[in-house]
Amino acid sequence: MLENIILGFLMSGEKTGYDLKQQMLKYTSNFYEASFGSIYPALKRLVEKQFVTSKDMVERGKAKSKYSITRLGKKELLAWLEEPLPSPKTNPDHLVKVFFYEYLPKEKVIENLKILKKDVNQYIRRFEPFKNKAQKSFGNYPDGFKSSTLIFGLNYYRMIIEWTDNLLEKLQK
Amino acid sequence: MLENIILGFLMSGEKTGYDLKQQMLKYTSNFYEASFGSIYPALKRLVEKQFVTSKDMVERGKAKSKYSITRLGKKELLAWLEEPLPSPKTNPDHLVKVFFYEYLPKEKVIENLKILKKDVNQYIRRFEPFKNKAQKSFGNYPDGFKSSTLIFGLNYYRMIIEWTDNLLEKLQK
DNA sequence: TAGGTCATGTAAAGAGTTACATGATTTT
DNA sequence: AAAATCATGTAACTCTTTACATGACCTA
Repeated sequence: MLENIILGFLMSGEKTGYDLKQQMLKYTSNFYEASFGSIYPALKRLVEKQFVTSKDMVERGKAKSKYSITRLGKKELLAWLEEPLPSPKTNPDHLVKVFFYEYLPKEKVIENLKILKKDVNQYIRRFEPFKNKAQKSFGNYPDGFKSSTLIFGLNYYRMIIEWTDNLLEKLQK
Repeated sequence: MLENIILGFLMSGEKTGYDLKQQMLKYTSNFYEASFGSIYPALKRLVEKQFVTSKDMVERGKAKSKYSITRLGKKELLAWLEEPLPSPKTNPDHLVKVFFYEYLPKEKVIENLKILKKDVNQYIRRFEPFKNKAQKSFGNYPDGFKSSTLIFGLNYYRMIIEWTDNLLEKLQK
């Protein structure tokens, strides 16, 4: 997974391990993020497999290793992208707890659901400014597919708010 | 995570490792499932921690180990449930690929999105019969919280269909 | 000059899956 | 008689995070 994502990011030009982390934070953090402890070893493996090449350099006094995708790496990425999409599992950790909420006192349940709502609303507020840009100018978000992942996130969070409201309503009457 | 989920399932009576797997398949498979390779070791750890007790027996010629939650285990479960809910991350693997779909030929993109739609629609059809039961009689689904996780799944899948349709529409004009 | 950011990397630990190994009972 | 299901468990492996270790440059 991570290896393929790195290949994807390298399609738009050479990057360092640090750059990759930044890009994930900026563009994919609502559905994917990796730590340095996984990024650097992944880059090493990709070099071994000849999917990327590395180039050591010093820029503004800082030692860097810039990685570029190879022909072989592009082939690999394409093969991965071509495969059918995995069925989206819901997976969110919060459901696992809610599933057992019959064992938690009602007041505590309501409290926790309200905190969740607040939390999710904060996410939405953080993403909303990007959304307009994404839909019209494609300014910050380079293309339609990338912005579609952002819109997905937004729709998802809105759905959670509705669902939480619904639960709260049922609980309070 | 798994340990707490097991404790949750044991609240409704003693169960074997095999039973637990069945329950997950039936009730939580749209957001959580574990393999035997993780369930049995988890039960062992829970016994060590004195959160559950085990009882070996032979039933219909089959050697079984039935596990029960202890007072200490119940305390542990409650403490876990009381904590604030984790912020739901979107996480679905399919977004990771769509993010890089600019590199895949348009026809292939459309093809894959259509397959995804078909796939998700099958999920919905599988869940829909449970939904009515869940909303009214609480028959199969023991309580409101458990059915709310099912409704969450359904809403989620519906959202994906809408989102996919939207993308397809944009692509085809 | 202190704190933040840029930059790379390793070691240990965690949490899980897959594959294997075994064997009885139940259904077809 | 074969295949499916019930039932338990281990070993190897994978993928990842957290914490640590190091050090330079940039900004207030």
